[in-house]
Order: sequence, then structure tokens, then C-alpha cells
Amino acid sequence: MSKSNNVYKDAYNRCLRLLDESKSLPSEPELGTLLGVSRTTVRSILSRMAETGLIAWDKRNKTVLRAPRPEDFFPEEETDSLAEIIERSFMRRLLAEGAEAGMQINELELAREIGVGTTSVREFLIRFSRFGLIEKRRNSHWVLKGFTRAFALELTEIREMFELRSAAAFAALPEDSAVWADLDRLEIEHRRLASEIATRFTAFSELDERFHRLIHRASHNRFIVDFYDVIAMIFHYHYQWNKAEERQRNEVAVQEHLAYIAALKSRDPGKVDAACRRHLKSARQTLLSSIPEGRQAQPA
Amino acid sequence: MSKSNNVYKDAYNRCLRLLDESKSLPSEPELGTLLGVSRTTVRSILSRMAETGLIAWDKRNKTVLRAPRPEDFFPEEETDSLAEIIERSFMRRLLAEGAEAGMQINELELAREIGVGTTSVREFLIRFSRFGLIEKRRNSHWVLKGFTRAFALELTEIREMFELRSAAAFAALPEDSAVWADLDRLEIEHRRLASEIATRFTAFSELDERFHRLIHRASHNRFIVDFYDVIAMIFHYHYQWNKAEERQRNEVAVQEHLAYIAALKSRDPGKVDAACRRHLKSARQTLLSSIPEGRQAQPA
DNA sequence: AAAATGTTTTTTCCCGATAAAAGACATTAC
DNA sequence: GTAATGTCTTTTATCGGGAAAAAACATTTT
Repeated sequence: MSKSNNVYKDAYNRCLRLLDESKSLPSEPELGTLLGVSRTTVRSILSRMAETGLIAWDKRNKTVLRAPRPEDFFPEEETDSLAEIIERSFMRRLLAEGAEAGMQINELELAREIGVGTTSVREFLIRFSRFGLIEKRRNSHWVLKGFTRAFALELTEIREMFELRSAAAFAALPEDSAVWADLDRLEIEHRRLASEIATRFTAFSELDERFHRLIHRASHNRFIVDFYDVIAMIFHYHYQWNKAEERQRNEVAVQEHLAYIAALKSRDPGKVDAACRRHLKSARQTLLSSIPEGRQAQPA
Repeated sequence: MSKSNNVYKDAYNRCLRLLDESKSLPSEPELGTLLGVSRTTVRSILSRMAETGLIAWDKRNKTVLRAPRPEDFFPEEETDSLAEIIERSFMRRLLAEGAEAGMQINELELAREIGVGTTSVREFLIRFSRFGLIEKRRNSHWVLKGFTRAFALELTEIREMFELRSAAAFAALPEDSAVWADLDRLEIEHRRLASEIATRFTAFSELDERFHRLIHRASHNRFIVDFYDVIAMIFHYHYQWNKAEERQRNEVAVQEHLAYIAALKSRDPGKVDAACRRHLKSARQTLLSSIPEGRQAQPA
């Protein structure tokens, strides 16, 4: 089984959701764009939908026959790409106790444990190396550098440098730039979240990422934009790992974002700088507080 | 032929050079450390050297019998790792005419052209992607972003941010830090190069890299240190590509480095900042001037 | 003739296998 | 008893192959 058909299964599930909303499906190329897959995959999906009696398919006519039932969907776990599976497995180990800095990482062992080929693990590790948590010894194993305090400090140092610069660039953008409308939309979402914070505080993390990515994009610098991948990855797993005082933390962050947004809209460089610094400082604090003091790098 | 033995061949060649200098060779583990390879490889080397009559090998005694001759060496091209071969091939294409932004990169085609497996090409592209010159479309091809003016500007923007910060950190290092001795050594090398600039100006590029890496290390930030890999790669190929006014450029740069070194030694933040800015500005100019105006990004 | 569908070709993703290289264990020499 | 050598095991680097997915080409429909 050289390659799983998760792309097909995931697109199939998403296509089922489209079925709910309309009586018939659009053309094959249109569906392809909508689902982000090729026509080949679209046709596989349509074939199966016809087989299972969800639609009647005759050339251009794709009539919906019935609403999808829960059992029509492929199981969630079959829709993940190998890369996602490996990443989750790897992060679980990394954040678990006993993952000390200096530890060796064994490709073969990882592959066996996760139940995948070595090639996929190798490719994952190469991609993952840019996060600064692992390092390759030439012709030999990878070394874990550990999710330490030092790491968090180095990460936030760059983040602060980049975000302050991006925020300044953002505020200097012309009135007619499309970002101001994006910012308005985000502001509305923030206000809604603020009013429903008691029940929806877990939705913050996704909103947080969209907000900061919008700001970073204003830098028009690919290295700054790409670096947000590192931050997003760390915060994603960090949120999963450390749920302590989540609600309280997110409530504060939403208010900081709103102040930050107001500052951006004022287009006053001084105010932007101050609001940005205030938020970054508490973000840093949050990250640091979740790393036990003892988690220090071991001497090499 | 699943794996070439370039590690062995390269270590063998380097070991031949050691032969010139002494009557006998050290122990196997010692040789291993010296050459940066495992004992397994050391023993392969010793076996061949015994076979070809270069040494007499009996357990601990490894007596040199004769000086190595040119034909004892493996050809240079057999000592390169696959990754190096692929990188060179790829960069040649990238810097050649006709490599426009937006162009697709085909793994299979690249692999066939270079004569290697697809796995190696894939791994190379993943590693290379952090340089910001290519981008992956999920489940599909890579896209060339091109060595454009925009790229050079984004690269130098980050470089300047990072180096100014590193230089400031460097100047603030305590008197007894080992870096001051390193800086003194580099200063001497710079002075020597300055006096022999007419004949040795091509040696500058290697010295330049060592100097800037020393400064970046003072940041104690892995992201800053790692980013120098991007800069070094670009400048490496840029120097190879654009030899125009090389001597003149390097002569200026050496003088700027000497002023920069003096500023660092003065430990005066203002002077350091000024000297650093002066040098970075001319480095940026050099890079930009080598990119033809016409080389602009194509609209996506 | 523009845009869809039908068909074929190419490319990507991933596995298992194999030689090179590293690493671990056992034995010998000093 | 420490540090070397000798031997055996494990891991890494790389290839070729095959299914999934994309892309290209040919044909039909509106």
C-alpha cells in the first residue's frame, strides 16, 4: 500500500457537506476548485456517491437523491495525511515527560512505532528541523534540543522583532488597502467572542492565528511571514498541552487584541508600538509560565 | 547501487594528506575523530592503504611506507555527497537565464536529469525550501519564486535586523569572553588579506562568512544563527555567478570589516551601530547591483 | 467555440530493500 | 584496568517500484 487515499476521503467528506445545501452539484472542474483537488479525485468522489445512491450522475446532471447520513462519511482518522499523523505522534513524544534535551532521535524506531515507512519520517524530520527543536548530525542521528526555556526565549525574541516591524508597516498602509476591511471583520469577530467568552473561549486560538498572520503579511517579507509557521506550531501544541487557566488567559488576550486593533486603526505609530508590546509581553509570559523551571538544556 | 561511498573516499583523500606529515598514524578511534568518521570507515581506509602499499598495518602499528602520489587520490567529483551534487545542479539551473518566477519544478525531471533517485531530490527540495526561493503546492509540484530584486530586499531586510542586534550583543559581551580572542585572530587575517589584496582577493568570501558567523553567534539565538545559512548560501552562489569588479568590491569590504572590528573593540554601541550599518549598506548594494532590473516576479 | 466530460499520461507520495556508515559488544594488548 | 583492536548489529542514505492524485489530451455537449 504505497500511498493512502486520504486526499480522496477528506474531499469526499467535505463534498458530503455540500450536498446538504443544494439540490445538485456543479461541474467537475468547479467542484475541483471548490474542494481543492484535481478532476481525477472529483470523479472518484462522484462515482462513489452514485454507487451509494447519494446522487444520480449522468454526465452533466448530478442530482442529489438523499441527504448524507453519518455512516456515509469516512472516519476522521482516515482523512489525515501521513505528515499530520507523524507530526502528532512526534509532538506527543516531544512534549511528554522524559523528552530531555540531548536525546537521540532514531528514524527507524520512529517509523516502526508510528507504523510508516522511513522515507516519510525522514522527510518529516527535515521539514520539522526549521522549528529549531531538532538538529541533524551529518551521516548520523538527529538530536533533540528540547522544548526548553531557552527555546521559548529565542522564539519570542524573534517574534517580537518581527511583529513590531509588521505592525508599524500595517499602520502605514494606505487607506484604500484591503487589509482595513479584513481588520474590521476580525474586530467584529473579536467583539462577538468577547461577549460569549464564557462558552466559546476555546475558539480563541484559531482567531489569534488569523489576526497575527494578517499583521505579519503587512511586512511583505516572506521570511517574516514564514516565521509565523514556527510560532503557530508551538502555540498550537502548547495550547493543547497546557489548559491551565485557559479561559482567563484568552479573555485577557481578546481584550489586548481589541486594544491593538484600535491602535492600528488610529494609525498612530506610538500607540501601535505600545499596544503591540503590551500584547507580546503577556503572550511571552503565558508561554514561559507553561515551561517548568527544571526543563533546562543539558550540556552537550 | 543504493548508496555511494563518498564519505569513505573523501576521508581517504584527507587521510592521504595526513600521511605526508608523519611517519605513522594514530589509533583508529583517534583517526576517526580527526577525520570526522566512524571507526568502520577508518578501518576501510587503513585496509586500502595497506593494500596499495602506502602503509604497513599490523594492529597498532601503522607505519608509513611511502609518500602518497597524485594517482593515490580518489577523483574530487567522487567525494561529493549526493546533496551537494543536487544542490549544484539545481542552483546552476536557477541562476541560468530563463529561470523565471512562477515556473514549475518537476521532481521526476530533475531526478532524471541529474541521474539520481526521486527521494534524494525530494529531500533536497524540502531542505532548500527554507531559503524562500521555492514553494510547494500541496499534493502537486513546486513553484519557483525566482531570484528577484524582491527576494534580495527581503533577505537583506532580515539580515540587517539580525546583524545589528547581534553586533550590539557582541559589543556587550564581557571582557573575558572567548570571542575577543577570536575577533583578534580574524583581525589579523583581515590585515594580512588587505596587504595582499592584489593576489588573494578571492579568499575574501570564506573570511567574510567566518566573520559574520562569529558576530551572529553573539545573539545566542538559534533562529538568528540559522538564518545565516540562508545568507551564506545566497552569497556563495552570487559570488560564483557575478565576478564583475570582484577585486574592487572585496577590497572595500575588507576595509569596512576592519572598521567594524575596531568599533566592536571600542565597545561603544553608537560606533558599532554606525560601522555595522555602513557595511550592511554596501553589502546590500553589491547584491542588488548583480540582479538585472528586469528580473521581476511574475504575477501569480 | 467555450466549457464540459471521457481517456490517457505523468507526477507525486510512500513503501520495502540494500549497500554504506555508524555504533555496540567482545576480545586482546599494553 | 584502560584503551586499543576485532567482530557483529543497527541505522542511515538511496534506489526502484507501485498506487493515488494531478495534469494533459481527446471528444462530446451546449
